[in-house]
Amino acid sequence: MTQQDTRKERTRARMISSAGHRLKIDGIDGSGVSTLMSDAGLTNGAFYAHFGSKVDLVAAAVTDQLRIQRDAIASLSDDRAALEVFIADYLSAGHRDHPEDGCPSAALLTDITRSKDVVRESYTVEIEKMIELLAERIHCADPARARVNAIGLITTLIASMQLSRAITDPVASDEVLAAGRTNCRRFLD
Amino acid sequence: MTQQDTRKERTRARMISSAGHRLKIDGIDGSGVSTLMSDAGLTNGAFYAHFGSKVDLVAAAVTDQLRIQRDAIASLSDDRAALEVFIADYLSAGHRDHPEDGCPSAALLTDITRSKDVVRESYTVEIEKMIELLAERIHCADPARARVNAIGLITTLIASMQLSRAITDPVASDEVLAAGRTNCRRFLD
DNA sequence: TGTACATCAGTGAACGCGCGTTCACTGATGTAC
DNA sequence: TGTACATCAGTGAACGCGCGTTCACTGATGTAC
Repeated sequence: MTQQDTRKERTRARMISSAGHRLKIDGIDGSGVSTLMSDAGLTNGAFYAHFGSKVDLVAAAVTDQLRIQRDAIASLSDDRAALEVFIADYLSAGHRDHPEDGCPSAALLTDITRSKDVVRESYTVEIEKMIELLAERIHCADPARARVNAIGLITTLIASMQLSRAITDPVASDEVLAAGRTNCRRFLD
Repeated sequence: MTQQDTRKERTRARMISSAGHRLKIDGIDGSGVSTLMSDAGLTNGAFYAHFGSKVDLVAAAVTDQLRIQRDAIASLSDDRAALEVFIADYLSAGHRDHPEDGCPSAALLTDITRSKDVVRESYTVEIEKMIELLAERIHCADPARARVNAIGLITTLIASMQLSRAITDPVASDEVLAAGRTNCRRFLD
């Protein structure tokens, strides 16, 4: 409405965005309120003018991150080649080495499971939309099969990335990414 | 060697085993040393007689958990039907609802990624053996394809379980498990 | 065998530290007349 | 227009708490003679 509201809204949006990056690097428990605030160019005391608790910011950041990811997929051209490029980009060394700019599910899925319901519910709503979107993009005669394939694609992407990040052997990590690219393509038809 | 050593070794083994369960429930950051010790029937002060730091116990527990899981798979009969039963058991509501008795990768993979190298290296060694074992069990003419399939099976199992645990809608959670069972079977040949 | 001493696993209180959260305050911006 | 006051976003110090870790101590068990 007024100028003050706009300023506060912009600050809030900045907190959500920078929290999305920090959470994907250090995890939920590993990201302190002071760090989240200094990432946004603020001091810790300002936090509770924007959110009731840390968990509320986490829930907002989870929703924001999944929306950004979904918008990126929605803007792809609607053909199989675009999905193959998406898979190759997702299961790339660049994505593996830069979780801060990457998939929130790959970085945070087990953290979300252990979080309070407000976080899990935010995730549930957004990932359901992601499944629907990918099921549309995977052109199958049978829509039930498209949904199963969409879930297969999402899960194989996520755990291939997680596994490639966890293991310390760089050759084995690359092998996991390469295998993931092959395996994900099986869910495109 | 002597009776004292046996006692201490048994205590240490008990710490590793109960830590495995606790870590899979509360995560690495979420499991305090005092809780890990009281789970083992001890008080916090005894911890450092057994391990140099918390991270050393975590590394030992990760190794122990993955060995137990691998031994269970190694004891299955060597045919496709046994693998299909394994997949159905893994992607079951019982496993979803009892992480403490379940797969360490599904519960801890992103925690391990953010841990110190000693934990990541323990995981790397053991998961590599798991990939080898499953590649043997998936009978393919082409051994390279068997490895790709083994990685596909492992990753699809892990993320299907993680996703089914994260989402709050029980119908959608069951759908993810059912889709995962279908999707995993694609990696058996 | 009995006694004295050494070794051991485990206890429980304490340490400094960083966490999430609270709050009195500041200084800039908006509003009233 | 200028002035006085109200509202606002943000500051920074402080709170209690649980964390990983340390350590002086206890009581049970093993060893020597």
